[in-house]
Amino acid sequence: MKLLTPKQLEIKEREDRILEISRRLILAEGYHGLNMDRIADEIGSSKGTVYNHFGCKEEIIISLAVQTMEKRVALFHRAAQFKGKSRHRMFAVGRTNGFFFQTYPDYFRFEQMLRIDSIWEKTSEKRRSLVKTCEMNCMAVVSGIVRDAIASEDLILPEDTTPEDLVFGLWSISLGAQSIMSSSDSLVDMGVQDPAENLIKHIQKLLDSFGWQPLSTHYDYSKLVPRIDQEVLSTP
Amino acid sequence: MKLLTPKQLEIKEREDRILEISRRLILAEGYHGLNMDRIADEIGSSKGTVYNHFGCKEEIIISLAVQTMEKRVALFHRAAQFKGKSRHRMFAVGRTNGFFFQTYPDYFRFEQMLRIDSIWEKTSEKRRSLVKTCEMNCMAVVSGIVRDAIASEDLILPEDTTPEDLVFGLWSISLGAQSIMSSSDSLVDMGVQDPAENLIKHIQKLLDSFGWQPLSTHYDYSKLVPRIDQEVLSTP
DNA sequence: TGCATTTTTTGACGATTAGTCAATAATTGG
DNA sequence: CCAATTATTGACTAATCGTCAAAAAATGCA
Repeated sequence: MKLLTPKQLEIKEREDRILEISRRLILAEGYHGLNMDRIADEIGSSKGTVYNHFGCKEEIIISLAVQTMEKRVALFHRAAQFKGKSRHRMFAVGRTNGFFFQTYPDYFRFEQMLRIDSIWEKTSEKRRSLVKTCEMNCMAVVSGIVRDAIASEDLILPEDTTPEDLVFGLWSISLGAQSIMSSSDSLVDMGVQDPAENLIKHIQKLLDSFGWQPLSTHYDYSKLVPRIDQEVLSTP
Repeated sequence: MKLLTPKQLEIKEREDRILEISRRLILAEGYHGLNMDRIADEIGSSKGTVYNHFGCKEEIIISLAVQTMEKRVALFHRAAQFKGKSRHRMFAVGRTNGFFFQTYPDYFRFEQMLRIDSIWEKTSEKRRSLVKTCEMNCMAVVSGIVRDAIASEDLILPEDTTPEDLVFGLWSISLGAQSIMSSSDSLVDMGVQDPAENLIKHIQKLLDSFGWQPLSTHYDYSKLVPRIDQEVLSTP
């Protein structure tokens, strides 16, 4: 642990400030609201200084996405330590994911933006590796629960399926559902009444079909929600 | 059916040409490659003329997305008419979706871009309604198969689940998986070996868990693939 | 056909904004 | 205290979106 000179501290604090302001601008006015001149104004420095911190707009976006992802990974970590059977812990992760999406729906936008090629391509290798680290940590936490389930014989995976394969399925359905929810305003007109509740049901169905004990048909997982909210999600 | 004057025909053809050029530009250089001046150059008209066709860049993107969606809906329609049991037909839709993604991975980008708020918000209500129509047609085709399954007693849905709810789950997992596949290059490092194959397996698991007959454990759906490719996907 | 009206096209123009860079200022280390 | 390094500045370039009044073309009617 190395001490920071006043100057280094100033620079670090300014970087945080740039990110805060950028988050606010994007949340208020979307991608096009992110304006380098305006950021410079708001931090009381010149544009060149902003560019000292971030080589381009996209570097700011990827940094915001990483902040978001780190927050999520931290929450997942807590959820994975929920006391109970393996499937209860997985349910806690699912609940955490849903909570995160509903509480900070806007954060989702950063990750969404990052998936646009022309944004991704402008980011530096260094920051991309941070994204990769987050993704791998996230995968490790969740697939760890799957491994625990296998170890405790709550779950027997088919030969051709790895724990990561299963997590990929959960990741897919969650990401897809959230993506549709946040961008399609015609769901209700289509006859999908409660997509968030629906997502939970589908995840449960999927886990049931792998035979992960206790099955949702034998245990009422919804009753775990208050305890999860209390132990994992409150005062994070 | 009204005949077009030569002038009207010229305008219509030019609009198609603008879309063709825009598609090429975006596929080659992403969102930022879409350049109104360049489009004007390439169609041999002035920029003002391009703006007569499309009020802003985003109107072009949404139009390209609609073209893509219409193509997909048409293919889904053919898949839904595949001869066989209801679940075979649903499998044909899944296969079609995978084929579409793998054959035209770039098309996916238009739909992805459309989900970015700052793009969506600049589009006109008129074009948005075209998107909605596509989505609703798509939903109608696929949920129609679910209804047929129920009618033929291949499937019994739980009380609290509508056919659209089930389709929402399939839509979610497909969209999510494709989104991850097209934007995360670390899947293999994470231990997910064959995500496309994985997606198919998860969809089958999900349908199995609803008890949709014949279950994938009792019937080898992969043997349908050649016939689907022949009857649905060849020479579209 | 000729002419008035409507529609379409044009491209110069204004406005915004990303990103650069040489000069200047501040900091650091000896 | 000074030389070397590092950080800041803001004017400048370049790209490009979108506008609009004038010009050109098309239309339709007497």
